[in-house]
Amino acid sequence: MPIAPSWCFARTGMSRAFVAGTGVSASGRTVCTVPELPEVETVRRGLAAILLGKRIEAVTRLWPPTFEVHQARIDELIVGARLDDVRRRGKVLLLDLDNGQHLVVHPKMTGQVVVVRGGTTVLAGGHPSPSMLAPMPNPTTRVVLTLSEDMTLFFNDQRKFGWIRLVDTRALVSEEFLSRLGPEPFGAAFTARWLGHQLARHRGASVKAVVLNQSTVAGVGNIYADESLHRAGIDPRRRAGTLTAPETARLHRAVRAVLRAAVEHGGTSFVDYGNDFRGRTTYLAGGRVFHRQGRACQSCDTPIQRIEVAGRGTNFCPHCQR
DNA sequence: CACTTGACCTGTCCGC
DNA sequence: TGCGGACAGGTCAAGT
Repeated sequence: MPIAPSWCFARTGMSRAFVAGTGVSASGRTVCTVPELPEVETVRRGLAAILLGKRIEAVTRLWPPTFEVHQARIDELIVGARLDDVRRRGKVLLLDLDNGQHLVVHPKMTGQVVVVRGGTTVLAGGHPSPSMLAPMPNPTTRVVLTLSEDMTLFFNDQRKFGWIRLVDTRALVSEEFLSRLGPEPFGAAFTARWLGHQLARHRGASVKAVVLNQSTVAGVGNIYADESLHRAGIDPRRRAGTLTAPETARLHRAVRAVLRAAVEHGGTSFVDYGNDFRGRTTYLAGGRVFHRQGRACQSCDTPIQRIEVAGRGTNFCPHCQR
């Protein structure tokens, strides 16, 4: 897919409640979510609001494998550069530098970004675990960007799955990871027809596996895949090739609606320490099936079931989803 | 080729 | 209380 400004989509008027983050779920248990598109988009907006124009004064790798770039290259290509833009593609962040270089940041499952200014945390987002509240750096901190104006960006990642890459503009489109991503869910390229093609191409796989496939649509992870399939009324175990055209259209609409609503409420997986931060992140899991195993489906009262589909924990309503 | 499974990690939770 | 094992999930390599 081409790199385009449409990565930064506009706000919408959707208001259906859906909150993703760490916190107390409907079942009363504390849960942590993984950064999917809405969480990364929320971080992107936060970073864009405070980082543009700042210069990178130093890069410290506390866990070098996360950002495997030689120090000489860092000194040559990163130190001294200015942050011109913050974009998103699927679940990854792109920090555009003024010298034609780009930092590509993939938080994977436990990555988080924390920005501190003058000793005060001004932004924290991504995987909303308590480590984002601990003093920086902490044992989960992998990479530190020292910025101008007394700001510091910390990339924390408890499980070390996340990565940061350095790519120049010319190589961005062919970058190993980015080049394999499918269309953005809110872009014009993601149509019901496109989804139908992908379902047909992987007709033997479960529909959930196809939705999770980043080449189908970029940014959908396990939680939003389950939410989308519930909204569309489709059983996640269905073979992709068995979906009818109306079902495909429903699924297409559901993916967009669920992600849009989640972005609208993305502020909850994101901590703005500047205002009424009281020592804990926000949190409520407002999904229809997410973490609701055994609880009544909000549409039909049937208990939500948890099974394994496509190698992932899968929550669905056996009555609503056929 | 199409699709599934396991590996990568580590904190948390559960049962013994 | 302590300990071992299962579990969580994004992505890719390896396996079927």
